Formats: sequence, C-alpha cells, structure tokens
Amino acid sequence: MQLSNTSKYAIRILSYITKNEDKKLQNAKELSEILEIPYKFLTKIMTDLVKKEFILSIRGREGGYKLARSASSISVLDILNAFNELTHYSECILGSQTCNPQKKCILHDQWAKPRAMIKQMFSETTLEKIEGEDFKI
Amino acid sequence: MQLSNTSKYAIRILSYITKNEDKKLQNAKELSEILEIPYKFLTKIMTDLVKKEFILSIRGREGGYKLARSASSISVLDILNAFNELTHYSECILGSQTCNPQKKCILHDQWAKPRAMIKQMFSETTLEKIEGEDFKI
DNA sequence: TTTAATTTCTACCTTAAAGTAGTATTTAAA
DNA sequence: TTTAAATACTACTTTAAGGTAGAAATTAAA
Repeated sequence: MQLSNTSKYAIRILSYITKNEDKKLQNAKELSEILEIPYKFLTKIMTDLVKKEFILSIRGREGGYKLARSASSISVLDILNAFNELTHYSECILGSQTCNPQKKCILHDQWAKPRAMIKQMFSETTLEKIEGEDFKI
Repeated sequence: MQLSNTSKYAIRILSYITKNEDKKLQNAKELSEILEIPYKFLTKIMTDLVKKEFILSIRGREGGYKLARSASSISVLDILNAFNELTHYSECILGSQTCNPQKKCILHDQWAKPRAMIKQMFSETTLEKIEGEDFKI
C-alpha cells in the first residue's frame, strides 16, 4: 500500500524542478544530490520523464532539464498514470480484476469512498498547487 | 498502492473461514481450491495465521483450521498489522520516515484525510461485519 | 499397528522492482 | 578542434516478494 519508488521519485523530481523553474536548467548530478536519489537511478527516471513529455532535456555541456509544459497542467494523477501506477485506483483493494457490482470482493463497498477520495486528491493536486506550498525536499 | 498478495490472501482466507464457521474444520487443500490460492503458498500463510493467533490448527487426519477467536474481535486492521502492512498508513504516501509537521513531504497535507479514512475503514471492518455481507470468494 | 490425511518445517526457485556500471552521444566552452 | 560536462543507451547485479518442492510430524481411521 505504497507508491513505487519510481513514482515517488518522479513526483519529488517534478516538484523540485517546478519550484526552481526560474533558475537555470537543472542537471542530473545536482538533482541526485539534493533529492538524495541514486544518480544512475535518477537519470533512468529522467529519460522516462522526457519520453513521457513532462520534461524537456537539453543535451551536451551546459545542458539539463526543465518542465516541458505548464505546472498547472501536470497533476499527480498524470504522473502516476505515466508510470502505470493508476490501475490500482480503478481496481478494488483486493485487486481482483473481475471484481464488479454483481460479484463484489470482500472490501468492495468499503473501499469505494476512500478510493474516490484518493483519486480526486491526486487529480486536484497539480505541480502548480504544490509549488505554492511549503515542503521539504 | 496495493496490499501485498499475502495480506490479500489472509483477508480472503479469514473471511471465508468466518463465513463457514458453523461447518466442520476447513483444510488447506479445500481452501486452496476454493479460494484459488496456490496450495503451498496458502499453507505458508496458514502457519502465519496460526502463529499470530487468528487461527487454531488441528493437526493430523481429520484436522484442519478454525477461527481462534470471535469474528467480531478481528478487524482488517488487525490482519494488516500482523503482516506488517500498516506502517504505511501511519507514514506519508511518499514514505519519508522523517516526514513531520515541521518538515512536510510534498503530499503531507493532501494525504492526511484519505489516510485517516482508510485507517478508519480498516478498523471498523471486522470479520463479523464482512460475514453479514454478500461477497464472492 | 499400519495407513492415510492432515499440518509444519526447511530449503529452494522465480520474478519484478530497485539499483549499478560502463560506454556512447551531444554540445558549448576553452 | 579538442575537451569537459552533460544526457542517453545497454546491460548487468541485488533484493524482496511470491511461489514451489520434498520430507517430517501428527493423529484418527481402518
């Protein structure tokens, strides 16, 4: 009942880049040190974020990363979706793919409300919203 | 963002046993077939459930399993706790152990309400409550 | 008392996520 | 034009969860 490390890192990376967008490009070495994410793992995630068009990368000397689109257009839901972590919120918590109103899993009804609440929270929480808040790295 | 298979199986096993408590003992072979849980994996979980005192086992021929205590005294929260899956609900969703009101993680405030709701749901949902409901195996 | 049906124990195998290593590629500065 | 600083690619290792195998221990029935 946790997000994958990859998703958690992705959220933290994008939040940090949003918060420091006015500054120059961010590079992998600094991001890795500041966010305490293993360098090689971070660069792997960065190329994913580039492919999924959250991030623009500029290669070569003086290169780095910046947001590919506006912070208001990227929600946590979008990020989780990109890393295939969202199926879980459409599914029941007991994870039976075949779970439906006719054949309910044990926690079907109990899970409905929390699930909806989580999904809404994820979709309402954009990078822009996060930017305005006070959070640690 | 899912429960572990072990926890999910444990919940389903205990629910099934509760629902069929009036009948004779349940044995591993039948449980495995009915609940579609690999036999060897199920027996491993059963010995855990015995050690954690949710289940009484009777060994030898004609042996099997039954609840060790009343269905009303066992909540989903208790089960998850026994399999160490509950730390996640005390923690933040970004999983920083050091996350606290002074040093909030990015989703600290957003996660507070859903987390509380989930925890309450788990603690209110006892095997007895489940028993009264109509669910598939 | 033997046998068959059961749980339990110990050890192993498989898989996916997490993380690491090395090298190739790109590009601006020197 | 060379070099250094950066991203990107390919392939590997590690770890923990999930799952499997075989045999030991227990006990009631035959």
